[in-house]
Amino acid sequence: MRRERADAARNREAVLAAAARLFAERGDPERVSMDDIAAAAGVGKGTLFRRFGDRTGLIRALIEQRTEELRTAVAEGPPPLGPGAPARERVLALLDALLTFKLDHRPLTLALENAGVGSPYRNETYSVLHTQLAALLTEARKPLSDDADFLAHAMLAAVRADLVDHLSGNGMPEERMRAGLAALCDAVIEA
Amino acid sequence: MRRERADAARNREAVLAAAARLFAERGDPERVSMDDIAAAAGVGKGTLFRRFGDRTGLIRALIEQRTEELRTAVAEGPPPLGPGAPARERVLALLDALLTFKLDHRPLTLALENAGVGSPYRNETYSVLHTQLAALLTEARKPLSDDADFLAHAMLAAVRADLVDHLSGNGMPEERMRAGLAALCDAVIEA
DNA sequence: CAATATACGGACCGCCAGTCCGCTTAGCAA
DNA sequence: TTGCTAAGCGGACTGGCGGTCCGTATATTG
Repeated sequence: MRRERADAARNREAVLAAAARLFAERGDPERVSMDDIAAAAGVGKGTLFRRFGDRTGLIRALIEQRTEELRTAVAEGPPPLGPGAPARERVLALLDALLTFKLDHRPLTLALENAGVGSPYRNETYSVLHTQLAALLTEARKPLSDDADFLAHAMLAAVRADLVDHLSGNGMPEERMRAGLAALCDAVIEA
Repeated sequence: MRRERADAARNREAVLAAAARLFAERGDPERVSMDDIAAAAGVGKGTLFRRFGDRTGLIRALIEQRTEELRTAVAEGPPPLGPGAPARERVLALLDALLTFKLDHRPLTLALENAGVGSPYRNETYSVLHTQLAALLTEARKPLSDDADFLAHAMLAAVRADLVDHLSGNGMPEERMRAGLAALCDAVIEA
């Protein structure tokens, strides 16, 4: 397996950057076509599809790229998000970070989770986060931890991009969401 | 406003039935085109669009139709789902009924929640259920009930069709989901 | 039975994801 | 530097989709 050619690498970055920009600019991911992305990246359509396979592949690549920072912050960053803090604090920190991320990049995360990518659950980032969260829950609430797996899914579902978007759009202020999320964490960990 | 013409009513039912059947038959909602539905219903494409406006409208109509039974069971059926039982039992009953519904009609509910309908939150059924659930939560946990609104959203998110589908597909048995859901209810209501 | 508002249906349109293939070029070896 | 070739490039092209349009048919009413 040869090294990636320089022009290929350049184009790859250009495409990802253009896609992120377009998704962010127009609110609705459905209004961003592959042609748009190719044009904005200054690249031919063939190139784009050669790199990413299809629309889903491109969006998945975007997910990985955009969440890498978050993922490493959780895995090896400073507390309370990273290792070191007590589990229950890390749980809240993790969910809060996710909420912040989705609030800060609403249109983009909407695209990443929904844009006809089939299941939003079929990507590496989700399963990594879920595994971490489930482990933290098990640590934080020693008894009853058979349910940690499901509960972790449920808690992640509480910060899904479309839900956050819906709440935002209907006027729920950010602090209400944070408070609700904190209440959820407390509740789940107390039990 | 005149009464609906007989042929129109007949076609309306035929289209809804055909759509439900097709969504259920093929697993993936994206593999059901409007032409398919029109053909299966024995109806012209124009008729279909005249009735429902667009794809989203058709799917919304399907949602309302298919969840009516559930909605009335909650609003005026026998306990524990309907009025009469203590709030905490009704909360669990409601979520459990939703889970059952989505397990029993996986492909259809997947289509209803996801099939490019924009937000799954923009439909009457969701907001009715959310309102009910939030009220029940407020009743069941008198203090801290500022968060009832958000918590109700979170709990409904825990039984979203694509999550249930993902868990099912990855081998989580039904009882594990029910147990997890029960744990979630307990946790939220205890707090 | 006549009049007409309403509904019907399928040809048609523009758009989009994805393919194909002849052309270009980066990278390497001599 | 030069020549070779695997890799990459791009945009015309295709099939199929959601949605529209409008001439035709029919349910309903008086």
